[in-house]
Amino acid sequence: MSLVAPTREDALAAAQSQPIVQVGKKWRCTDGDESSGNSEDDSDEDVYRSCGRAFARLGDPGFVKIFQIVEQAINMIPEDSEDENDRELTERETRMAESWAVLTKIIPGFKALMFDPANATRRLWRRKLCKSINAGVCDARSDDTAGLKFKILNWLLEDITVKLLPPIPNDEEIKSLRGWNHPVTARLLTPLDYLADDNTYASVKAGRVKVTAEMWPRFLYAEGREYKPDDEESGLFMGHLMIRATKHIFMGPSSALKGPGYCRGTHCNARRINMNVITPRALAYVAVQVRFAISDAEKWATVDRQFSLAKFYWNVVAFFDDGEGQDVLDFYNHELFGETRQLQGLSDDLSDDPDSNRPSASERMKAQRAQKRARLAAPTTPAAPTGMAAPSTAAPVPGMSVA
DNA sequence: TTTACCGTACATCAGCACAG
DNA sequence: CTGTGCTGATGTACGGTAAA
Repeated sequence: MSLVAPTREDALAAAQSQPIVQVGKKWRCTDGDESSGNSEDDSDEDVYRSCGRAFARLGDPGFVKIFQIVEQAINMIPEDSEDENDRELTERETRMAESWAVLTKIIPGFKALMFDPANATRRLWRRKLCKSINAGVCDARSDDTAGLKFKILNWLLEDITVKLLPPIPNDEEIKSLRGWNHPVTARLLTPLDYLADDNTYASVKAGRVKVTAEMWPRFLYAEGREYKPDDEESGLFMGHLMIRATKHIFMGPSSALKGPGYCRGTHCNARRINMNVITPRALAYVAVQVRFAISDAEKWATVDRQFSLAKFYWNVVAFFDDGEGQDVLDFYNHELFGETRQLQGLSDDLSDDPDSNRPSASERMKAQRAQKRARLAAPTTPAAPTGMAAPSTAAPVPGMSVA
C-alpha cells in the first residue's frame, strides 16, 4: 500500500486506472497487497473506516450490520460460482447481496480478501474488520445528521425569503419544536393522502393515527402536489427539501441552494467517494436523513413512533427497482453534477430481480406504473399531469431547480 | 461496549495583491 | 496581462468524550 500525490488531478487520474480511497486527509492507493494482512493493522483499520463512510452514503447507513452482509456473501455466494442466483433469496437477503456488491465496489480487493481460503476460518478477524467499516458508517451518518440538523431549518419553506412561523431558533439544540409539534415540519411529515391540518397532527401525536413508512411523506413531493389515488408517482422525490439535502450531503452545504452542478471546492463528498451519478440508495439515504432531521427525534433510531426509517429507506430503494424512476435519477444527476458529469463509477444498477414480498408502497407504485403504461399505450394520449413538475420519462427537468 | 456528538486539524479553493 | 504567493473560507475526517 502506498501513498499517491494528493492533488485532485493526480487522484482522479489514478482513480481511472486503479482503486483509490481517501483516508483522512491522505489518498491511499490500494494495490492488492492489503490482502496479505501482514502490515500495519491500524492503517488498514483507517482504510476500512474510511470506506465505511462511503458505504453509509452509497450502500446502507447502518440498518444492516456489515458483518452480516459479509457473512451472508461468504456463506451463500461461492467465489467461483457463475450463477449467484441458484436459489431464491428472501427480500432481506437480496438487499444484503446488493449491499455486498456496493461494498466490494467501494473497497477494492475486499471480495478477494474475504473469499481467500486462507482467511476462511478467521471469523474474529473478519468481525474486527467489519467493525472498522461499521465505525465509518456511523461516523458519516452522524456527521450528516449533525450537518443537516440546523441547516435544514433554513430550507423548510420552499421560499427561503419567507420567515418560518413560529420560528425555530437556529441554535436550538433540542428538537422538540420540530416533528409533529410544528405546523411546517408536521405538514412535511404528513402522508400525501392525509389532510395536513392541526387535527391530523394532534391525532398522530395522540397515537390515534399511525403514520408508517408505507406512506410517502409530503416532503418527498414537489410543493403543492395533491394526492391522486391512481398516481402517487408524479412529483415524487421532487420535494425542495430532498433536492437541497441531496446537494448538501453530496456537494457540500454551500451547494444546497445553488443551481445545478454547483460545487465549491473539489473535496465534496461526491468526489471523495468517487460518485459521479446518484444511486437509488444514495437518494434513499438522503430521504431518511431528511425524515430524521425534521422529526422531533433527538437520537438516531430506526423507528420514530410507528415510522420505520429502515423500512422507509428500503421502500425508496425499491422504487427504483427494475430500472424504474430513471427520470428522477436523471433529474438529480443534472442538479448535482450539471451538464459536465461523467457517466462512470458506482452507477451500475445494483438491484437484482425483486421478487414477491414487496412493501405495499412499492406494490402500489408498480400497479400505478402498469396502469400508466396502459394509458400511454392507448391510441388517444391523455393530457399531461397538471401543474406539478412531474418529470416526464423523456428528460430531466432543469426548470425544477430551486433558486 | 456502542453510539452520537463536538471540537480541531487538515486539504483545497477563490479572491486578492503584487511583481515582472 | 499573466503568473505567483498569501490569506480567509469552506468542508470533511478523525480523535476524544459523554451517555445509554
